[in-house]
Amino acid sequence: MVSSGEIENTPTRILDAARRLLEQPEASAVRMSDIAKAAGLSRQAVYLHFPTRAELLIATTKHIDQANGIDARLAASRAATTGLARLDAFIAAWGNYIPVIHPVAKAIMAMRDRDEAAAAAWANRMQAVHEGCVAAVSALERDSMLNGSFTAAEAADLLLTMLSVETWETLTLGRGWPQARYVAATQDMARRTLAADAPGG
Amino acid sequence: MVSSGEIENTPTRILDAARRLLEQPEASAVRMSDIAKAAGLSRQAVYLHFPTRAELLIATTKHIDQANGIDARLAASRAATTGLARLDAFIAAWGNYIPVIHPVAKAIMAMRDRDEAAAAAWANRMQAVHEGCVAAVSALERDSMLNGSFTAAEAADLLLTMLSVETWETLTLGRGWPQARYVAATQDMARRTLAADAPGG
DNA sequence: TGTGTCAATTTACACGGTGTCAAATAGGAT
DNA sequence: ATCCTATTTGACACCGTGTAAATTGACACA
Repeated sequence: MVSSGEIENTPTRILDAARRLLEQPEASAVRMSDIAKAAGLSRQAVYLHFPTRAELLIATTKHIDQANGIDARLAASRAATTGLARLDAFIAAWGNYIPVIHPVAKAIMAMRDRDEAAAAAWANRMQAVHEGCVAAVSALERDSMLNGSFTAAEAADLLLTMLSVETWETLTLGRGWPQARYVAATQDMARRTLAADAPGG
Repeated sequence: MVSSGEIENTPTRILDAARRLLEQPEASAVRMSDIAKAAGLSRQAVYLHFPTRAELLIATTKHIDQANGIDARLAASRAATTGLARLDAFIAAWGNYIPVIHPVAKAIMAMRDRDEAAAAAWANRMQAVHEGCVAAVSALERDSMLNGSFTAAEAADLLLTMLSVETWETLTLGRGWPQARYVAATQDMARRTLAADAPGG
């Protein structure tokens, strides 16, 4: 199909260029022409591979997911034996992945209002995180460690907000928290909020 | 300057039209021409009073603030005697105000990436909320009720994320929580996370 | 030596939304 | 009458997305 000595095929080159550009500040303002230039292509050639900006961004997240094996990371967090350990592991797994996808996430979130596809893609992604939250809370519940103030569904929802990209943004980028502190504090907050008795850290 | 029997001057009429339109779903997609039409003016007449869309939206938030006396509401929350009562009052005051400004807030947040003025205006607004968080945490600290896992600064930052518009959006619009439940749960979570010992509610 | 195919290129344009500008108009106030 | 101000109409520049058509270059197959 292609010549033997190639480094990367064009779609991959485009995705890498997009990822690289989005890592910079002002990420969400990246235009199709910027990506094309960075990939060494004409703007129209990019449209040849990705019909819309939304689809290109979505493909970029999947590209990053794959490169980082996020599915495996999240799956591993399910292996923890106790509910509390599992809560910590899930928070660490997702919390440490946020900085990786954040640039693209921000660009997609910025499109949500105008673009139906972008909104759906992001909702779908958050749905996956929510399922992780539900699973973590279930593990707590199985250990009879769930705080009685909240239903399991409420607990999962609260955990979801603690793990939202916006919360991460506020604490790390906005208020200058180191990533490690963000993770530790979120684990602490989640235990205190969701678990029946709440050992600190 | 103007005739005596007037109902509203034009800028106010524009702001009211903007507020009304933004209350609808798809708020952030409201165009200048939509606002003009709703105010009974030409699009250009709107630009006569508000030079850019960003400034119009910012003026709209101030308009809403004034109509709802948010400053007074937040000030009142400072009157509580104990730190815990003050925390609850602050959360209730701001938490119950979020649904009121949410439509405009969403539109401004959607502009942040492209518009410097919008970003600055929103940052400024969040700065005010953060100051409220700091004040609430200080009151806790004065009562020696602050949880030792977090510094006062960290506690204020965490409270800020609990009170973020995005968190409110996720819980109420996203996960279907009633407003009252959102406020109560946030109070509960804040007490558990920030206070030394944590009575439920 | 062609011929077909495929990726990519250039050039051009439609569309939608913001913001600018100039000339015309309407209604008081003096 | 005239002046002033607000507003209107209509046109236009700019920017970014997405579409379309004609062209080039390379490689494969016969």
